[in-house]
Amino acid sequence: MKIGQLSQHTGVPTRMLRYYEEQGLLCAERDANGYRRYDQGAVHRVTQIRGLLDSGLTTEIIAKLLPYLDGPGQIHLHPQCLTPELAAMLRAEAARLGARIDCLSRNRDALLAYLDAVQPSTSDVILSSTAR
Amino acid sequence: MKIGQLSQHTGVPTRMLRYYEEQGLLCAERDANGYRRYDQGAVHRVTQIRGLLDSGLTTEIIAKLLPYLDGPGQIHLHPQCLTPELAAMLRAEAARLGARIDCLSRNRDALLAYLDAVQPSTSDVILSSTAR
DNA sequence: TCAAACCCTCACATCAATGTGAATGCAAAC
DNA sequence: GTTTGCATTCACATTGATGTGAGGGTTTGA
Repeated sequence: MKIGQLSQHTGVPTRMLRYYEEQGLLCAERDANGYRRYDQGAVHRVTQIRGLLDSGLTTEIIAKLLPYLDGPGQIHLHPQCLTPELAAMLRAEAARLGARIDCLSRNRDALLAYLDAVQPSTSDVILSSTAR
Repeated sequence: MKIGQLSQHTGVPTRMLRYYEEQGLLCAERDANGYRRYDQGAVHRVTQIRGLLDSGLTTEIIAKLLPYLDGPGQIHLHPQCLTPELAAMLRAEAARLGARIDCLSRNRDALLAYLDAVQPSTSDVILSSTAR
């Protein structure tokens, strides 16, 4: 897969794919002419990168986390590479993610509660109007 | 409360407090000399703003959501002001929050699963070694 | 009264993510 | 073989969230 196709499959501009590579988030083979060549997993990886960027993480943090987030199943574990410092950093990062999740959850729930208060969801309306 | 005290209570630089005001996230009375004067609720509001910013929302979105997130209990409801378009926008925003939450949750779980795989948590270790 | 500490506005600097364009090269189709 | 489209790199611009400093007024306390 060339960069244009990867861009089409993911909806991410080629400019950004090159940028992610420059930031160490994405790697590509090169064939003789210098064109980047991506394998199938790149699509998943790009969508994962986008999800994390949209969630407010920086490319720097994503680069540090990505090796440990590789898809379900194929966990990339080389315990001997996991220094205590690295483990601590990963735990701290997980805690930061947890804090974000909590903050967003609280606010989403508040938003939904408000909407439901002023404009009860359709099913409720039907129920309360037909049940009387 | 003047801006310096609010800054101390929240840990947010005065520069940022003024910026949030400029972006419509935070409002303040002015007293005769032109100094900003904040009430007690400002502390909560600022920490809420910071949480949302740290979660990757822009000031623009936060400004739109804030009126509907005002603390527990005191829900600021004026249903007659809630046009269908506004309601739809709020629902869309809630959905976006949900997507972020899911993405972050997935990745936090993956991270914790990895950590637990290579370095089981202390309690588990104790359990498995004392229970046999 | 004088200094220190606070406040104001204004403006320029920075950093990360992204847009955009120039100059150039390869490839497939006519 | 020339055109058309996609690829390359390089470089400058922009946007949003911040940092930082200049220049000037206010409050407070010795």
